[in-house]
Amino acid sequence: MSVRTRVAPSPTGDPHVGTAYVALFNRVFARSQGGQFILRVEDTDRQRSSSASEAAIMDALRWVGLDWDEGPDIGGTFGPYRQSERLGIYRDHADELVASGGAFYCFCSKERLDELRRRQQANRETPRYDGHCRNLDPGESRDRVLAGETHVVRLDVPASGTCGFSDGIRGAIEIPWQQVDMQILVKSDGFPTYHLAAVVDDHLMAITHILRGEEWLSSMPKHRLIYDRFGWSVPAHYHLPLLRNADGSKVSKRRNPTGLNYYRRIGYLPEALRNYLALMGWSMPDEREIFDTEEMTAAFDIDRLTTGGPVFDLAKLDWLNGQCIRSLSPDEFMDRVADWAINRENLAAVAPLVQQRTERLVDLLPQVDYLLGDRPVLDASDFTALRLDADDCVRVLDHVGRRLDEQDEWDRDALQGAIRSLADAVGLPMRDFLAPLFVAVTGRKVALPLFDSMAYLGRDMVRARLHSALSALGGVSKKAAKHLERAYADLEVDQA
RNA sequence: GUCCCCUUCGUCUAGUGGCCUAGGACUCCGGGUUUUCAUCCCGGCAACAGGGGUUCGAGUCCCCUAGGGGACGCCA
Repeated sequence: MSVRTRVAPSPTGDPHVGTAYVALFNRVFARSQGGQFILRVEDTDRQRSSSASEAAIMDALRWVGLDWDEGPDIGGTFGPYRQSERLGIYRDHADELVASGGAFYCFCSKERLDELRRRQQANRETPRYDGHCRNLDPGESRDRVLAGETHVVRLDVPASGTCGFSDGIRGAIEIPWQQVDMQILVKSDGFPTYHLAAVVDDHLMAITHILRGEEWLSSMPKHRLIYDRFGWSVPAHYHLPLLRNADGSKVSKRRNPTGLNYYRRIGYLPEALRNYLALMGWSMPDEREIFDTEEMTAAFDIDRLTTGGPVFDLAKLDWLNGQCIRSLSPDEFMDRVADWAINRENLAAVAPLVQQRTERLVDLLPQVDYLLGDRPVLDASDFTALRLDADDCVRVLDHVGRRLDEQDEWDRDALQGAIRSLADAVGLPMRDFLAPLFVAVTGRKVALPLFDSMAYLGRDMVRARLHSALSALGGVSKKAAKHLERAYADLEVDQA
């Protein structure tokens, strides 16, 4: 049987380095075995999924050089590859599970569930569904569902004993069933949750090896149960260590640039990024550290995966990237530079702004350098001439960051609207409110229009610049951050 | 809080009982090449979390402790 692996991102945000990391190992492993690597889009969260995000993720993955053999855009024999197009499949499987007693209908209200959770937490128990609807008469439950009553489908979980399973990296693991919740498999909107959809799809798509993040380790018992209930064989599982921030926590956008587009914009080469990611939890048998993905594939040994969570630290990536750039031929180097930013497509975004401000073509460069460069180097004095004091600058930058994280659309007008409503809520005139933001984003007192600049720079870069401006202002302590978070939550921002 | 996972230089790692007075890489520091800078070269600092076992012998196996992380959502 041919080895088949997959990466299954959820299109709910910007392309993430973690996705590229997992995709790399899945792809390399599949290729090393002569198998296939599949892209599956897990868009079962109706509220948060967007086709824009899906497109951005596919684009970014292709940029890193991690393309797929089957996927929503190119099809394949196991399609469709977008979970929202497979709803009937999940429904049928859920029905089968209910019919065989492996799952049950649940009619509990959100209120009851909240209350239950509160009580369990107060008693220092692991929050877990209490089985209320599990004891309902199956016939009666079916009638209620048929009558159109709102319901979910829950997985029936053994009351005692332990679930044993094996992880390819860590070996045998046992988790008591008591710790496992009666997971919702089908939500009240009829969409499946990850647990049902992933297992069903992995089986139907003939996935043989699942390499995924360690965060899934504790839901393994649920997945095991579903495989067993269907009588399916369980694919080999390898839980990859989680990429970490410098403080050891799971890598997050607040502390690190986690967006692939940041790396793309800054001028990291895809091959350098792949090389770096390959070093996170894996090593070449001969300990070589500079290698391309073909060499990695040729030498790949899945048993060389390690267990500790590697810190995603950019110093080594920078060095690796330098090595890659210097090893390019002069022609290749020129091509890369042209592809990077000084190309027609990028120029198209700024040219209209710049043209009006240009008398001689040389004037162009100083006008756009801050758009092309990394974060501007700032210190506290850059903010002193403003009408707001340092504390207010911090407040503005912090709140803008939070507001922007909630912002889906990323064009000039949308950004302007979002920030105007924020300024109104804070009660500051736009003029004053914008000043620190202008400095943070552009690094200057004079630059191209702010919202155009932000639109061009993109979410990841703007976030990075806000973050570094905050550091320049002395940083935000944990306590201050909490305070700011509360202050922000208390604001009544007009969401229009 | 409960459960699970993890723990070698600051960071990424090698190490699968003797080849380890623990090796490599990045960072940092020092020196050299370069009329500058960068590259490049040479050198240096720096770790087996702690405690018990098992063994002739433990970074490597077992146990305990500590620390870190993850999960505990009608998110994935």
